[in-house]
Amino acid sequence: MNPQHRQDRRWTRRKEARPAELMAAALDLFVERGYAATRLDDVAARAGVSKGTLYLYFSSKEELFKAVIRSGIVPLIERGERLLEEHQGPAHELMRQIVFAWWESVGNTKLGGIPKLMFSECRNFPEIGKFYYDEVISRGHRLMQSVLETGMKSGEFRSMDANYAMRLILAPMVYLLLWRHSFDFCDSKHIDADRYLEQHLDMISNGLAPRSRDQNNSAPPAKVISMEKKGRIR
Amino acid sequence: MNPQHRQDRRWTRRKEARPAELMAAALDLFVERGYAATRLDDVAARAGVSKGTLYLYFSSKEELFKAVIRSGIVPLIERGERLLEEHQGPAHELMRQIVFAWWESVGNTKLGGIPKLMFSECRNFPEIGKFYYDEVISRGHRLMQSVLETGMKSGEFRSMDANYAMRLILAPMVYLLLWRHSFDFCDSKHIDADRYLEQHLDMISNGLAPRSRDQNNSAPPAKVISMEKKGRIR
DNA sequence: TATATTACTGACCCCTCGGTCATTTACGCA
DNA sequence: TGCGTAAATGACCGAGGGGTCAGTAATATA
Repeated sequence: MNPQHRQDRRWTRRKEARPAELMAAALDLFVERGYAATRLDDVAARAGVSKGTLYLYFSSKEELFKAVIRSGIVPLIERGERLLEEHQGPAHELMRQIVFAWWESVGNTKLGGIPKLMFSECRNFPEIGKFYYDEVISRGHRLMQSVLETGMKSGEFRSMDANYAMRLILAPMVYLLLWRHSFDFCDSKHIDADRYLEQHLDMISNGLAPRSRDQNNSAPPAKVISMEKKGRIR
Repeated sequence: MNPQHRQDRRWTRRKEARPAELMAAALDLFVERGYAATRLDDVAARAGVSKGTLYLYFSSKEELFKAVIRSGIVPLIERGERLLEEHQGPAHELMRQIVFAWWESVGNTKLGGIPKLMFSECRNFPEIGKFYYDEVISRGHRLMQSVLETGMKSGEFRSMDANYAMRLILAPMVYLLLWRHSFDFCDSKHIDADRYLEQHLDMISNGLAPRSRDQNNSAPPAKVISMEKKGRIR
């Protein structure tokens, strides 16, 4: 029972602590190496146990992975959903809030490796892909789409296809994550995430603003449609 | 020599045709399954030869992959670079041209699987990642950044950090590709690529348009923030 | 038709890794 | 202190796959 005693033991029983420790180790390695390339021996070793022990708590690699997602990501989505429910005030504020909260809690932590992992592996492990889509992506999409629809209803944003707009807003965010976990190591100029996100919010604020009475942006209409070939837009 | 004769043979010598056939088979399977999950036995079988033959023409899996990239993607980048050199006229036209040319030649063909593959595997195969970054990505980035800088110099676009703007413009494009090759199969509402790209061009046209009088100006992009508390958007 | 050349084959090597299970050992309890 | 339970181990299995090479058969040449 005393520490000295503990050290003599080859191992100790820690039934309660094991699952969390195994999931933490698994998160690290999944993020670092991807799903397929992660060795369960390594996960177990990092958690300070043997592979056999891992199988006492998780019935397969896939179940271990799902547990990691459930405990790591799903709560964050729920937080976002609560944010939407409780929010009062302009939609752009909520959007800004969500963007940066997402960056702080996902993008800039090791959880940021999960989306990249999912994009990478979901075709080879469709079960897992479906799971992640249902538990995380579809809810994230719904969330952002609701924000947009709120803003459109209030006239704060111009009306447009919310599904496409939602994707165009999320794309650069997720892309930043994917970049960071893939090619960033090749890239001499590292991206400053805050600046990138600010510039993104800036650009979409123009992209979302109502057209005719476009207060502060006094670019002449001719310029606004300048990238169009045939005036689809107005 | 006659067809009947051919059929009796267990195999025929086709030294010239093999490499191209192997690369074509490899492209199919790499795109379908990813780099690590592609079996060289399968590549060989699809090309109608044995694995031993594959190794007559390519010294390793990695060399085979590089050959696929070199023959499939690099020429397209070169075409883009030529487009830039030869272009006369407004930058937004060139941008539009590049976006849709890219979609037709990469996004909407099986080559579209390559970027997704590279994002997925570049951390586990850094050699390949570096190769792709040097041969394709950095050149693509340079290309788009040049378009932006041209437009800024002429006053057609407002001045902003071209490096960040370039990434924000490419992000939704590449993201579309990644989506198509990953979660699209889970998604009930399939995205219409043309519509998506049109909406993207529309949004960035507003995002890039000059503000009141800042053609050449001063304000660092990060400072001009529209979605802040103060709400430029009304 | 006979021979030399070489494109091509496919069995084999060797290592890796998800998953199993008989055995060992920590520890609560009497 | 000793015993029963169950937490933890680690050797093992078998499938899979990159890469090799001795042998085979198609074809060029004479």
